[in-house]
Amino acid sequence: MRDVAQQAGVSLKTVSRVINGEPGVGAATAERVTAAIAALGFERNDLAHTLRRGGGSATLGLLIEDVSNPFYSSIVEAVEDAARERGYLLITASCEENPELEREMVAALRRRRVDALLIVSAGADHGRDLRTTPAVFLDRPPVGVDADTVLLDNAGGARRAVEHLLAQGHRRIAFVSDRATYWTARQRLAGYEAAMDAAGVEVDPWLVRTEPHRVVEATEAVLGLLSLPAGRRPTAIFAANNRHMVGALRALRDRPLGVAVVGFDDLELADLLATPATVVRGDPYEMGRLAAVRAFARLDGEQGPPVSLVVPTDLVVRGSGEIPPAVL
Amino acid sequence: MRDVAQQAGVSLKTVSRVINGEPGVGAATAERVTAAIAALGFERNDLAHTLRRGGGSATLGLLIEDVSNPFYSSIVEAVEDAARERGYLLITASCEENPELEREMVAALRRRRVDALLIVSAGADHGRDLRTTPAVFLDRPPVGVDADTVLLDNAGGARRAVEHLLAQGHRRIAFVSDRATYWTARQRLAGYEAAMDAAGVEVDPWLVRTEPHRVVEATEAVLGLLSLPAGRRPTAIFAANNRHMVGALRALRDRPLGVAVVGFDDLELADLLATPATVVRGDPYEMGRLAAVRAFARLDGEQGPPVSLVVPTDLVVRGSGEIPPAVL
DNA sequence: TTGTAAGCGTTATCAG
DNA sequence: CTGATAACGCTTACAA
Repeated sequence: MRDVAQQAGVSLKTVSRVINGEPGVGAATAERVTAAIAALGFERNDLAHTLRRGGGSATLGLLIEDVSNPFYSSIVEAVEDAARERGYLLITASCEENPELEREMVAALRRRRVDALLIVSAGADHGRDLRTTPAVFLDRPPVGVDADTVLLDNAGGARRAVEHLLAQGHRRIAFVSDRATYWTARQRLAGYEAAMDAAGVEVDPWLVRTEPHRVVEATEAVLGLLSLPAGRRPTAIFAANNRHMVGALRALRDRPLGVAVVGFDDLELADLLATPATVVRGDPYEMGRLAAVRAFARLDGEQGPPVSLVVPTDLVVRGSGEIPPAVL
Repeated sequence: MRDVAQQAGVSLKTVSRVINGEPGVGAATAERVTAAIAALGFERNDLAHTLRRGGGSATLGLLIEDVSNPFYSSIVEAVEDAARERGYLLITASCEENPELEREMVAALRRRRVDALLIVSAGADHGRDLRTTPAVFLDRPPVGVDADTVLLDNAGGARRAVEHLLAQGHRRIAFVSDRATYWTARQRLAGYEAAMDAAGVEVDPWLVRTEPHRVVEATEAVLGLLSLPAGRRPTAIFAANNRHMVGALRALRDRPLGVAVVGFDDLELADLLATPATVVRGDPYEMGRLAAVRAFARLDGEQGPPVSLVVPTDLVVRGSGEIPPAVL
């Protein structure tokens, strides 16, 4: 910048004014400065800019579980779009359900003075972090603090899915999900239990599988369910997220027993599958969009108490969930 | 930091030393400083750190087409993993094949002084940018400059795919891809032509569809091909990327004429599809990994001439590409 | 309309 | 081992 000033024969401040489009610069002077900037290929150092100006670095921090999961990449897409619209950049980091990594990443983002954090939390406590940086929690509520939150209607969606299976006469309905340490898994289990309860169907604890996390583990769990003796075998399965649904579909492909499945979260090519997948789904793009809207509202100075938003889910009937109970 | 110094009764520089683990601080002093840092919840301002220290902000910039495309999200995942390993953060931006947006984003990243750029370029010229920031080009070569590059074996992969169809007796093989303004589309078309040529099969220009970009457009194009009169209709289709493959599969689902399809790029649930998808695929995670390795090599001071890496492709036979030509 | 001086939060230099 | 001082590249406040 000093070079530009010298080349244009003006002071630093004048260059600064031109760069930031501030008024009070003669047309001829501005011209000379612009020319010098172009000639020298000068680009303002945003780090210095932010440091001096205080406040915003025009950057958002987004913490998710895993970019390669379409559910999260849709969230990333939404936040990116919103950020671009406001001239913000986005730092994304995947924490793979590791609270310690999550804390480290939040620290790194805060040291870089991101303006706001959007967090799909693996459960780390961010109480102290939020005192200086506004944050919006996505998909799971924060622990230990109160903050803006955008969640799915997990229990409602799960209930809807199970009701759909019950309505077709299924009684032995299995539940396959992550460990109950996951908040969403707990919520969806609650929805499953509520639906079973309301229908007066007793839950067989053998049919509740809350261990698998990865796809292969889900496949194994479902294969286990399918090899139960006829009377104890489920006639339908509710897979509580996209990984478990994929796992279940793989198991059913290898052992086609005419078992119905409904998943939670949509699948990329659900309509092209051998048995098109019936799912209950929320809209992850919408979640990301709403979270960004919240973040910007806070950055624009909104002061009120934490806001909780719940994104609805809907049932998409495609075939896999409409298989009638087999006569055992 | 001043507060910390005061609270610990030392000078700024001593605090700085403790924070950065520099030697030359008495154990007792260090203890006091550490305590003060914890008590005040102090976090170093990395912006100021970078400004003063010069050089790295420990941040990488990654420009891709679209995060929600699994091909790109795998690249993001790989770069994220590599970045984390070195303590770097990653700013990702999707440019949707818009060269102007790409230029803007590069400028924004450079102003923030990212240490290196990884670019899936829509064709913008980055000649000037690269004079100060090392860059690695992914999936497509740079225009107007020479730089480190990680590409897929596009022509080879396409050729392999078409040879696979030819080997089964197909002669009327359609080619469906993006416009030829896309470098990858051109390369894959070249591979298609080479395979046809080598087999002595003349290419029917009616069967070469290089307009569709989005999935629906690909579906329409393929439906168009399928409604050609029997003698002119293709008996096989080569879909030159994942979007076109999905489009083709949708068209074939709606009009099941026993036409073979091979795609370029793998699909998420290829094995679970009604007709499991035969594809030629490169490994996008590996591409991202290699690009990150290149970037860090440059950051570590490697000086040599630009390096070009080519990631191989392999054919995955699953069913959709093994349908014999229908007797017309 | 333009310029000067001070300072954002940190680190490098060099003296104590 | 420790600290004063200048400087990183920029902007604000206040002159001129």
